[in-house]
Order: sequence, then C-alpha cells, then structure tokens
Amino acid sequence: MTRTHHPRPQLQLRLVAERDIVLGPGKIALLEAIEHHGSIAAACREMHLSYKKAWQLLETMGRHFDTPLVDTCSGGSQRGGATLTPLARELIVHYRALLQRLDAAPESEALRAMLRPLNTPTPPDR
Amino acid sequence: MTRTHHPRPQLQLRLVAERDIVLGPGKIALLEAIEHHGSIAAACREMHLSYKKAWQLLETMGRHFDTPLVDTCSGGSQRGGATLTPLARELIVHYRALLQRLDAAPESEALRAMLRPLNTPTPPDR
DNA sequence: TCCCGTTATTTCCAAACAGACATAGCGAGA
DNA sequence: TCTCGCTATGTCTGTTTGGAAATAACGGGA
Repeated sequence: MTRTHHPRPQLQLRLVAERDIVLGPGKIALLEAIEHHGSIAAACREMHLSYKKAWQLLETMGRHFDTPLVDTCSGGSQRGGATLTPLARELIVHYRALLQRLDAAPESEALRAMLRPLNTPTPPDR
Repeated sequence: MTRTHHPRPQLQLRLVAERDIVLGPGKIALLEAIEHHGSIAAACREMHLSYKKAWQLLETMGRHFDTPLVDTCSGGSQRGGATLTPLARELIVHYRALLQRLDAAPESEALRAMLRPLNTPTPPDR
C-alpha cells in the first residue's frame, strides 16, 4: 500500500468551540460511515479506526449539542448497532454545503495554483 | 489570565497537501505577526511561541512553494529581522478572503445555531 | 575589536497522544 | 442458558510532540 498517495491539495474545514474540534473532516466521515453501515464498529473497520478513537470523536462532538447525534443499542436481534439522529444528518448537510462553497470560490483554485507542483523533490536547502 | 476564554464557535480553514498542513489559522497568524513586527523572534514573543516551533511552521509551509515566504537576515544595523515576500502576502489575502466567504455563508450561522449554548454545564451523562 | 539581537540548529526532557489489548454488559434467537 | 457481535470503558506502552536551553554565525555601529 502506497502511503504517499495524496491526490491533490485539499481545503479542510473545522468547527471549533471551547478548545474542542466539534466538526472536522474525520468526524464527518465517521458520521457518514456510521450512517452507511449502521454500526460504529463496522464504520471503524472500514475507516481503519480503533473503536476507542471513534468513541472519543463522538464523545467530543456530543458534548456540544443538547441532543444525541447517534442512537445506539447493544444486543438484540441485530446484535447492536447505531444510527444517526436527524441532528447529525443536518450537521453533515451543512458541512458539505460549506465545503462545496469553499471549493467553488475562486480563491481556492488561486491558492492551489500557488503551490509547488506535487512530487517535485524538495530543493536541498533554500 | 482566564484560559477558558472562548469567544464564540469559530470556523477554521486549512490547506493540506501531501500530509502537511500548508496553511492554517496558526501559520497565517504567524505570517501576519512577522509582517507586523519585522522579525520572527518578535512575532514569537507576541504569540507566546517558541522560536523552534515558529521555525518548524515556516519550514513546513516553505516546502510547498518554489520561492521563499520570508526574507531573513541576521546581523546588520537592524540586528537581523524578517519580512514577508509578496508570495506570503498573497497567501494571507486569499486565506482571509476564503474565511470571509465562509463566515458570510448562511450554513455557518446555521451550524453555530445548532450548538449547545456556551458555558452550559455538560449534563452528567448522555 | 567588541557588542547586540537576530537567524538557524541541536540536544534533552516532559507532556500529550495513539494504538493494542482486555473486559464487562446488552439482549434477541437458537 | 448459551452464543454472538456490538456498545462502552479502562489500562498500558511506544511514539510523537513541544518547550527550554545551549550554541554558532551574522554584521553594522560604537
């Protein structure tokens, strides 16, 4: 597996409140994976994320909302699982919309154009 | 000094390329402080940043551009100092413009409105 | 020639972080 | 009652990170 596979310069978005990163690329991806798989554990396997880490991400997010972001249950016929609440789905929508606005802005392409072409070896010193 | 002074939820922006954070809130602030003070060391003092850390930030940024971001000199009548190159100034302008677009977008306020009111004590468990 | 504050870099140590692993409880179905 | 995969949480350990401090070089001005 080539770890050095970095498709192209990317703009990322974060929502920060009271020292916590409430939303970011990873947390949004996690929510989407949970929605897709119906469980936290399955989302972790797909994302190569430890369950503990995922839990911490969810916990940090959850601290900043009055109502839960995921409904979970353990045991049962489905042997447990998790689904997103409407609140979480709304978060995703707004986040994606903002990201789309970002990429559509002319300054985004301007910034990317200023970067040194990818995979150009770094000059020995300055 | 109250360390728990978090004015309001804040959207942050990052430019990521090849594992490196090329631009972010801290790096932009550093560039602006250098521009304002005319030296890296003075910028560090103002930002409560170690010189080493500042240097690392500049080094990381610099890796992704073909031309330098800061012109530096040691010694001399001014006893050394640093100034931004036009490239760096352009970066700042684009970054700030993007941030402004972000904050102006309706989804930004929508996201902020979904957050639990600040300083509300976290409920004991969920 | 010495002085000064800056650039530039290294070494050392403490703190923060992340991954691997272990464990307990859940509850429908067999 | 046993099984199974998931939720939920704790412990441990190695890595990464970051700060403090030391050091050398620079070069105009006194």
